[in-house]
Amino acid sequence: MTGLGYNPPIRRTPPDMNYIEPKAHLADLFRQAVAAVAPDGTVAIELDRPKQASHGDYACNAAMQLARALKRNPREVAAEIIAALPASERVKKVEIAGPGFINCFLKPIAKQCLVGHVLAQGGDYGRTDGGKGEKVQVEFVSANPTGPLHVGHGRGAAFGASLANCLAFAGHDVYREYYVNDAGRQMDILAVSTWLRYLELNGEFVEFPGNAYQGDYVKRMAEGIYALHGDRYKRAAADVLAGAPDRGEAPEEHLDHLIACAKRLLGPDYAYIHGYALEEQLGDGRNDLTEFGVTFDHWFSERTLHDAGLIDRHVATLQKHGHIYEQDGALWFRSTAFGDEKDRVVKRENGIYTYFAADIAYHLNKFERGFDRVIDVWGADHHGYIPRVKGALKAAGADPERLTVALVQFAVLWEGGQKKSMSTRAGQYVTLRELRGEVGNDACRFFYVLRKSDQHLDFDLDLAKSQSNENPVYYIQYAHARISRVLAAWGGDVRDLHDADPTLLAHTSELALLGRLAEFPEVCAAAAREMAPHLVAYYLKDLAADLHGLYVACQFLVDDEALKQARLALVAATRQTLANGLALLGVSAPDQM
RNA sequence: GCCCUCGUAGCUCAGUGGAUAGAGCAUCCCCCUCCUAAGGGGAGGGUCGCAGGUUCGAUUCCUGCCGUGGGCGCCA
Repeated sequence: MTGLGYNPPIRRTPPDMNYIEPKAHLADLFRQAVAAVAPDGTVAIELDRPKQASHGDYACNAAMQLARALKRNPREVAAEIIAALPASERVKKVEIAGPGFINCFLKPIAKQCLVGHVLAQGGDYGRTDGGKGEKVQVEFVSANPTGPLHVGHGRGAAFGASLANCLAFAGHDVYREYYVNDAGRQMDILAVSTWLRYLELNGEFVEFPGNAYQGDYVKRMAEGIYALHGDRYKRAAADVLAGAPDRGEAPEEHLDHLIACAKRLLGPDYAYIHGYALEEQLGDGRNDLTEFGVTFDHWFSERTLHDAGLIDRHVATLQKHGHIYEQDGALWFRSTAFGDEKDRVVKRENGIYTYFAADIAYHLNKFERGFDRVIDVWGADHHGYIPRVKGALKAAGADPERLTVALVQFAVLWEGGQKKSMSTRAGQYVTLRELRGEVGNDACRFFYVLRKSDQHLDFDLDLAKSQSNENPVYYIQYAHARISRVLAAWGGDVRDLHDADPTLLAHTSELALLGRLAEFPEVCAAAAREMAPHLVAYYLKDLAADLHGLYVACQFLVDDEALKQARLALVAATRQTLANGLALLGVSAPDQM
């Protein structure tokens, strides 16, 4: 094919270079045909991509669906539908197959013109508007700021962030929020843990409770306070322990006693210790998440609910509507009236609101802030909590259907073939920061969402540490890097490729890649609709495989200038799509590896 | 006991009311004179937990059973 036999390609003007989404186009044709064949029949037009290439590009099952209503042979109905199909320049042929499928074969041009479309869309390729600007709040992570984030939180972070990205890409107006539990007993325990360590630095030794926070970060906070304020918060150990219940027999009461003593002995200074610990841990978590590529529009403080009287107000509202009753000195929400298994306390005998009461106020507040829809990303262990929250929303006159809870199963850590026990208070766990350090942010983000969120995730540390190069994320990133290297070797401007003639793309591998690229918007929309960002991850693996296949099958930098332009345009469009998908998952798209 | 989840190849997991159920890893074989072999091609490997039901059609939906994991606090 060189020398005398070489003929320069003739640049033809294609019939219509404007990209029309093939599926939408076919659906439109079928709607018209079905309306003609069965004016009374209501049947949803479904077009699937057949697994086998011999079954065409799209298959329609409308005939089989209609056959029942019309009480006729599906293949006969199919024949009539085909006869009624309006002509289209983009359809090569349609045929009846099997029990009554209508298989559609597109003309190559219908797929080829996608290349220019992708390049023109750029970072917006894959974006859809099905969300119609609906205001959606996604609340995720929301870990207690009582210590470093661990690998379980990491999964919620990666999932929530990717989900939020997918929703935004699908046309929703997304608001990312972190609920800060800064008002409860756990924070008091952290404050006291810090203070006890601080007392040790001052020579006052109170035996450190086994159920207080054990981690070294607590000691570091104590050192920080000591460095700033010396012995200002020092109190006598004997005073702290005076009258304390036995720590062995009643550890929780013992701890509560210490908390009460700290508040009494420190007076207004207790708020400083509490605040210091809170800010340190919150800052640490924020830092950690930011490095992980996870950011929030707002960090919502639980304490503001108490301070602003929102809990009082919302509980009073429930009370006014007769959903609250008093028993044993406590206030109960009658959640059994809304499908819960038992009623729940909202205000304890000691006058303190429960976490649940704060959560009622928080969720009602979300709707008051004008969100059309609220998504909570929770650990799967909270599933029993859903009925009472939805019940409370209903009782307060809000629509529980507007709250969706996405449950994320725990990531269980394995090392040396053994499950690693995780205890936050004992300080025995692998932190998110450690995990990121071991396997890198990209592999972390990708690995976390490679599984359906409601599926248990076995995180094998040994595998992640020793064989991180086998992680599928590299396979995808490599595809991106390969394209970048080719384009760099070419040395031209990608913008000049927009006008390349895509009709030259006729190789099997090229057509396969074109078909895959066309799926991207639907995949993104499905990921948002089904709250399943793993669909994007799996799609990217398939897309990368198609690219690698083409890479081996076809040389891109060929002598034929027009063909070279066409192929470079195709791979540039592929690179764009890979980058768009990786961005949704918070994974980088490197130009070289 | 009740509620939820999952059960698909040796392992880890995708997937779908449709035609011959897929990928990675593992095993075996092959491919760099060539834009990065972190790549590609091929082989073997399955009663889609079991039993009913709905349907023209069920691995997919429903029910029951068995098994896995989790949850059932005046903790957060």
